[in-house]
Amino acid sequence: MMVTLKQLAKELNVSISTVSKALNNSEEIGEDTIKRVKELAELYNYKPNKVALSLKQNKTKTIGVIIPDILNHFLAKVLFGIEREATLHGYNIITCISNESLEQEKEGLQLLANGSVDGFILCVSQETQVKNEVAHFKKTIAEGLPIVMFDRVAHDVLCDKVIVDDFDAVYNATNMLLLLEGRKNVAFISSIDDLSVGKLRERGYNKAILENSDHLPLVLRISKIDDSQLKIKAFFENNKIDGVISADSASGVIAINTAINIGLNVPKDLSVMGFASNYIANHSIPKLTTIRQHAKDIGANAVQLLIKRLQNKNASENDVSTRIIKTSLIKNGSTL
Amino acid sequence: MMVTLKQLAKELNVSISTVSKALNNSEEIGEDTIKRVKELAELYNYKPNKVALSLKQNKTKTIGVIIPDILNHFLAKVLFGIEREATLHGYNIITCISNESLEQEKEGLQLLANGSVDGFILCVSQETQVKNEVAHFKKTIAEGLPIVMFDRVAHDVLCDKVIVDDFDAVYNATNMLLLLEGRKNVAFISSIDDLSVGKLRERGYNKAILENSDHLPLVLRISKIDDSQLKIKAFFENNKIDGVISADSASGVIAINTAINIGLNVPKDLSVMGFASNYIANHSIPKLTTIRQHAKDIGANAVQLLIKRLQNKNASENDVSTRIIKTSLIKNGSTL
DNA sequence: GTGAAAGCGCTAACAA
DNA sequence: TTGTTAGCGCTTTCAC
Repeated sequence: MMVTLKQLAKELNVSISTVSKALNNSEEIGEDTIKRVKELAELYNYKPNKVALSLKQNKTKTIGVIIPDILNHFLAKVLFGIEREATLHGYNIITCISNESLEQEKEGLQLLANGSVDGFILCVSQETQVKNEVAHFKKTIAEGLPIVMFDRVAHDVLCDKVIVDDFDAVYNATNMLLLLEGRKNVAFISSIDDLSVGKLRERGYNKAILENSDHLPLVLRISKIDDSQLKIKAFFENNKIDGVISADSASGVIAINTAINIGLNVPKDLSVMGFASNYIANHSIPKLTTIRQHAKDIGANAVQLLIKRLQNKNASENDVSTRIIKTSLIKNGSTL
Repeated sequence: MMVTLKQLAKELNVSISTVSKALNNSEEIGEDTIKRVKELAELYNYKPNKVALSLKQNKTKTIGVIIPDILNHFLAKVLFGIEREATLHGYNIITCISNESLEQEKEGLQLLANGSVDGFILCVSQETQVKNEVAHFKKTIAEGLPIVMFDRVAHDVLCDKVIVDDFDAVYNATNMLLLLEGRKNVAFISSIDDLSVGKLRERGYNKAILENSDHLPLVLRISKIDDSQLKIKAFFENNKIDGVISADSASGVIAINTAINIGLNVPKDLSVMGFASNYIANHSIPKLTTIRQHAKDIGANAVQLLIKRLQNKNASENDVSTRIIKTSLIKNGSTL
């Protein structure tokens, strides 16, 4: 179905190597031969077989991407950034979804560490973070396949990383509500308290509260099985709250909608700000004041780090770098 | 870095083919040899090189997936379904994002039609649908790479398809508001009127309105650059509306939030129902009554169709099938 | 300027 | 039971 060098060679009555060289504009080959070869190749829509190339050159120009959850808007956006940057550099991506499961994460690595890819970009799954397992990562790296981790990372693994300034972002956001807006009771809502990033965000909140407020941290944790609307409603009714920082992308808009539903005025009675995309931030009136993570940049940076390492095969495995992508605050109507 | 048969053979003082056969449990090989080989392979963590296998067997067990927009929650969910079903069958997926662009869609096909994949699953990009281009699809199929289209499909291309009962779903939904709830002024809101599915949905709405209402169709079209909150607000203020059908996944919740914002009671004054995921439906109070598309099933079905065709190499290219995945209605608080 | 041959890692038909 | 060989499609060194 696909034309091969062999077929072109036969039809042109030249050798395979001549065709190969001609197509690669080799100095060795005569001008008219080059022309003849190229014309026929064009006619038959010849494309060098990627698999044969990979085998020959011992590299696939393919990146394995392991994502815990593609329905997570942030992760999807990072994936988008990865795909775009990879394409830009002539790389393809093979995607595995770990479903937040350690087992599936291992399988994904295992499955692709057979010559299918040149390296990995991944975000550590929830279960992996909870169990703090890192052996499979180290093994993969030892096999010669570099890994770049983003967002949720395993600190015990020596590899390139791209992370967000989670702690600082929430510390600053909380202080903004406390100091600039003069809020007295700022709460923290999170459905990701078991993730490394969730913990960092909560710590940033705690620090600000301890420093600049006279109440204790006030934290609502929501689990996957909870109805978050109900939980948040009860939380609001049982606590007098005038400010909310949300750690995940759904809780912010749900908090606003819930507040309005029970008759509060946002942002007059209650300020809300939190991590989200602009897409999600649009799902409430007023729109959510948003901590933006620049997901696409995170993806692009991960690709850059990986490709750099792939090209520097002699670079030491111990010389790793961590890039921190700064968040920015998008002021919308849900804060003063 | 990766152990090869050659290295194992050398270390064991047997031939390469003996090792290969032993690892594949060939009858020809002696039991103890098999055991020795397997032990060493285990020790060295031998994995057959995927690229070499692909070259040899002339198939990659890889599916090319071309998606217009991975930030679209529906498409992301289909991708999730594709990935899961593909993994189940021992297939990997290589993903390209077309960004709703004809050019990028072509490039994606082009890029992977070089032996990288055994076939394609794709959703036609917006630009492609607007310009009604199909040559690149036909060319790919002619090259021997089967295509399965889902959701937005090109009717002029002979290939397997997985679609949704868009027309019927909206026809029924509209009738539900008109006949069961007795609504008098049911509007249709869409930000996807240029897509095949958007058109079908609008036609379903129109039919129901013409049959069972005494007003003309009342349609609000929103473009990507519009602020949908403002547009919907103006629409509500300029028309007396007591029912809304939304064609895309964002407009429904935004319509509810907007209605509440201008003092309407949902669902008493206004019923809203529309296409969305349960994730998005949660972003309003009351929650959006939802037309669910079973995105994961769509993905899974696409994979099944493709694999079936790949295994039936002798099957006629002209014998294609179309699977229709029925939507279901999830009743939530935004309707009576 | 062109071609023959080796080799990437693997399988399988055939030989021994 | 084990080994030899050819070949998948390509690049590249070395001969001619």
